[in-house]
Amino acid sequence: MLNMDVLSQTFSALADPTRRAILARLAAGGATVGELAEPFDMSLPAVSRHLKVLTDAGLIERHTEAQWRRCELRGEGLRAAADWIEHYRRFWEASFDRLDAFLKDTDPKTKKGKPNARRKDR
Amino acid sequence: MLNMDVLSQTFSALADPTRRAILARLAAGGATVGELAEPFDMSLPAVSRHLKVLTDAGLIERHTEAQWRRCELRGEGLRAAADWIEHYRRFWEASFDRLDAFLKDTDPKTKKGKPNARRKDR
DNA sequence: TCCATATTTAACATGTATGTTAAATACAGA
DNA sequence: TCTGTATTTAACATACATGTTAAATATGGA
Repeated sequence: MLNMDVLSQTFSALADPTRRAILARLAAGGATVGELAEPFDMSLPAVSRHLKVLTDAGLIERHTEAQWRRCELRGEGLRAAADWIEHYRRFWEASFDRLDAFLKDTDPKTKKGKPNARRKDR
Repeated sequence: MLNMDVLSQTFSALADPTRRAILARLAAGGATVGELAEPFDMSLPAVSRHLKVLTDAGLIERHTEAQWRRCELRGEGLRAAADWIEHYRRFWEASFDRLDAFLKDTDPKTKKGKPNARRKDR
């Protein structure tokens, strides 16, 4: 998909368990195509195409070593996706307590127990 | 699809710019299907299906209000994807350090702007 | 009940994704 | 140069994704 925006291409590449497994393997160090293909019950051409998807998405790099193509993780390719998802962090980190407090604080039916100025008797 | 692992389903849902735009809109507050569809040059059934994808992925919630379906962001649905990607953080932070060192070492002008070649952006 | 509004489902078209096997390509070494 | 190993490309099959329009469903109100 050549006319795809960066985020779509990244998330799309990550949306396949085989490709995520390949990235996990590469997190432990570089590997050749054959080494990467070994654990999968899948033909070599199929793995080769997964690697092409990862390469096009900028998630791995390949350089030729004799007749092997050594693959390496390219972490930079994950940055945009990480940044995108990070913007939503507050939506899953907000504790239920905070949400609960917020609702109680804003719901007109509930008395707002905001401790205004503690009123001193005069 | 229903027999898809959670991460694949999440990343797959995020791999579409329309759906990401919908999530961005919902980050500002709940909205009905019609409201969500309005900015898109796309039929209502198409948006409805995007919402189904997001719902199935656990990224939004919908509750019926009269004849409207109000949609809300469900941040919890992003947690697993965020956790997954976070495991790789060191790989892009490390690569940034390398790039930075490389540029300082090799560029006589020592330009300050980041040389982000924006690839495949539409 | 009947109608308007909001949304989903059905039926369909089309392009993309992912797997297969067979052939092609690239390189190292005898 | 010939051969074996590593990997990719070609040709094909099939399933999924995503858009369309038309019909169906659900709710509220005259």
